[in-house]
Amino acid sequence: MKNAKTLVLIDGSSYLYRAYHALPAFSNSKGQPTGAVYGVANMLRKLQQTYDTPYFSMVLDPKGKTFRVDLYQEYKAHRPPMPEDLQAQVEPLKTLISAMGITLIIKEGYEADDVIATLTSQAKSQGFQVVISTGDKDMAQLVDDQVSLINTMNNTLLDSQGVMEKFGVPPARIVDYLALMGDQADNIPGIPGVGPKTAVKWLNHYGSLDEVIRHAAEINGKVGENLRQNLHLLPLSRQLATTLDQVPLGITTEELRLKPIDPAQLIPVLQHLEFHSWLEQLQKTPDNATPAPALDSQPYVTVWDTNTLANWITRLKATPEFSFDTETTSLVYLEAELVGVSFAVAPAQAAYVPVAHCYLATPPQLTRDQLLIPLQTLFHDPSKTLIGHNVKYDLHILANLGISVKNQIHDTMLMSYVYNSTASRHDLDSLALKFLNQKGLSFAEVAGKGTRQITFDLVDIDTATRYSAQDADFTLQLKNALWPRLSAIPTLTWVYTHIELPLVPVLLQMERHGVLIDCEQLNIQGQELGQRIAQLEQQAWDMVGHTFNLGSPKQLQTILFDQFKLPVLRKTPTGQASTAEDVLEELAWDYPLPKVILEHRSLSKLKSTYVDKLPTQINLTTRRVHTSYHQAVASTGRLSSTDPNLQNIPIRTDAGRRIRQAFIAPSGHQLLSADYSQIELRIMAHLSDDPQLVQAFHHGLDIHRATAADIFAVPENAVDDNQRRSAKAINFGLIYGMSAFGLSKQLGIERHAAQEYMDLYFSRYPGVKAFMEHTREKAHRDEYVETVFGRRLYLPEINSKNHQSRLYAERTAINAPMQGTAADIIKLAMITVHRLINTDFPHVKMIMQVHDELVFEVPLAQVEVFKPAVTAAMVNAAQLTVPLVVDIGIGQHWGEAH
DNA sequence: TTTATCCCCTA
DNA sequence: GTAGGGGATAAAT
Repeated sequence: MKNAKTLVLIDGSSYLYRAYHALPAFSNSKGQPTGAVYGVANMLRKLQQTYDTPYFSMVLDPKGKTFRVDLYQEYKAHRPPMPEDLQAQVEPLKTLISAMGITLIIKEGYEADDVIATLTSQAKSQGFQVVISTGDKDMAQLVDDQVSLINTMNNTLLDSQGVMEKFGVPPARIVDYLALMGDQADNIPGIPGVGPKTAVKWLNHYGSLDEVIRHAAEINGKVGENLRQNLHLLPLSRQLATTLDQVPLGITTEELRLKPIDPAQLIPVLQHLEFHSWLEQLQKTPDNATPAPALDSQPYVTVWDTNTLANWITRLKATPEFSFDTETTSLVYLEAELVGVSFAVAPAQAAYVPVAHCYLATPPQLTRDQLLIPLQTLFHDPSKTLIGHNVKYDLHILANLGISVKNQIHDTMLMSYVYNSTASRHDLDSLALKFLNQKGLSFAEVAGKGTRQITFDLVDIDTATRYSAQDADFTLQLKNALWPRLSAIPTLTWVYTHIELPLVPVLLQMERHGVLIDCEQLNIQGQELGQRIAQLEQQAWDMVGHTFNLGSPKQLQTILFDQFKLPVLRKTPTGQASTAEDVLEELAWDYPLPKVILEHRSLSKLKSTYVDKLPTQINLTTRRVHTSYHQAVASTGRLSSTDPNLQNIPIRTDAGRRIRQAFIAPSGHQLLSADYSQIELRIMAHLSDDPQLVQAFHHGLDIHRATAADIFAVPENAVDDNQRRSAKAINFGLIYGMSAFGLSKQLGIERHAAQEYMDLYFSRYPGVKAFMEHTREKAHRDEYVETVFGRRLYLPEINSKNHQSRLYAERTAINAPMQGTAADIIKLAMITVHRLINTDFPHVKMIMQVHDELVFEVPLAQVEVFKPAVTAAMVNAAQLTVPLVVDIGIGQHWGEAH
């Protein structure tokens, strides 16, 4: 096919919308929008570079209605009109296109799809290869040996096989497939309940839409019923989905040839649009074009042999501190294979040692053992300092290889985090740019991203050296840049050296040990939930009269508020009618459907997020789940947990709490849970030094009850449930920097009533009131607040002119010292308990942290001894003006231990 | 495929 | 009203 001529056809409307949404709203100095034109023009130029063919044409939809509306009045009936600032760009675009020499085709009464289909069919008969650039899946029906699609979004080519892979049916069945599913955007009716999965299943089973229709009687279930009820719609749907290739155009393929660009025509257009860089390019002659930049010289060393390695090890041993980085095949620390390591001994003095790169004709490298055996003595030297960036990860990798690191540790990620936790990111590239003013090679540049990302062992060694040695170099330089900044603020230095750094090995050990999960238990729960969910779904469908996706807030909106005309109680931030839990709770008083939806939703959530997901995250070697605790994410100083998140395992509802039964102790052990009681309120008492509040904690009172007694001026034993509930809401609200408005919503009372409660509270606890005021003042003055231990949280928005952002910053200012101090305390406790375990209870394992709770695996024989020991360690983690109290629970599983 | 939206799980 | 992670769906790439 080497000599075949190629025709490129562009679905202009698809380009226009994509450019419009993808780019910011540029405009020229006259205020006319130009962003979409700019985007389309760029995409066109790129495509022209890719396809060096003179046959190149763009098709746009006409302005008026098309013949499909004659077939079906409702066609595209709900399509919003084109936005004004896009509409305004259509004419300029047309002018630009023709100035670029590209034939533009618009045919009244026919959609661009039909014009493209017609031109395609014509060109095919003349032996052309046709490439259609579009984002519209409908065009897949045109694909064959001569025709392929380019996806406007990712420039991937879709041929027959690609269509088969992407949709599950061949191009010839695309129309059938579309007809069965319908199309919400175009308002084409389909079979309710039939999505891509069902459509593919039927088409592959029966062969074609006609056969599906013929066998409609055989299909069981609700969906079969839907099919039979809507059979009459299918011919129309199919017709609407089919592109017409007989549009009377009167254009020959030859007429689609590009015309030579006439600068006299193009330049004024570009000037009007103010596309300066393009103008410059146009005016530049080829011989004064900028020369390609010289290749960067390789400043870093690749270590290929034992001699060079020995030299570097000598240099490492001669320096008191060095930076270190590992390159591996995965971010999942237990599955990652070491590919290479890098180190730096001084700025720009860095080397990379490849050990497991594996691609076509890889040069011979040192083996892992050749690298690691000499390195081991270095890692075991406690007088040396190892500097890493997110060093916990590298310690995992070394631990996987049986190496435990005994060096002093520094971590530039944690330095940056303690230095300013609200800085947007703490990744190496961002920090290098910010503190070193150096732009490095990013991982995406080296290994690609998305599905095309390759593992590091496939990266070529020269590139890997540039990337990895540079990371080590940056890490060392960053430590030099950050340490003096941190040292200038003693409290931050203390938080870094006494909390964050010593926590690293604690988290490392917790993550490596993992948590035992009872898969059988979850399987049983999954089956039960599945049955109940199916029941509820059927129940909802029966109530509504047709099938729909209960998990789709959008479909739910239509049913509740359009079909059933239920009152809209609240809107989402984007102006949609909300179907959130509290709204449905309210509606459930008067209508039956919301209750069914609520139960369905909560059970589906449990099933998909926990019951079904957790078993898939069990490591096959250790047979446990291994979370990742992130130390540099939460602005307040808390940890966060991912993959899986063990900090949001359900507890509130009975069905949810059952999931905790699957978190089990190994045989011969118990789970022991130790949690701080009311720690944030205790911290509030400490910070405010309010005598009444402090006394309440000293007397060991039920704090919500005590608050209720104070506010409502009744004896403690006369406080009713409602009063206690209100007091609890106020106590929590205080921690969150609440407003009367927020409290009123929480309690479902009038705003002025909520204000009265708050006034009453503050009159009983004047110290708390003063504390809140002082905190606000301090925040406005210093633009940061701090924890008891001096961890800072900067609040750049606290003096913002924007009312919203300022109020938000004020609430954060109130909350952060309490939440952050609690985080500091439990981190300190973890460090002490870790030491306690390592010295006195070597068989006890700390396995989870959930903000105010620590969970341990304890051998049966040690439970009673460990209990007071851990309690003491936690209670004594900080000395506040009020006592810290720790509650202990013990059981075979986490549910029982709570 | 990626991103945004909505909803919901925890302390 | 604070701090997080994450799933399902739908829309934009």
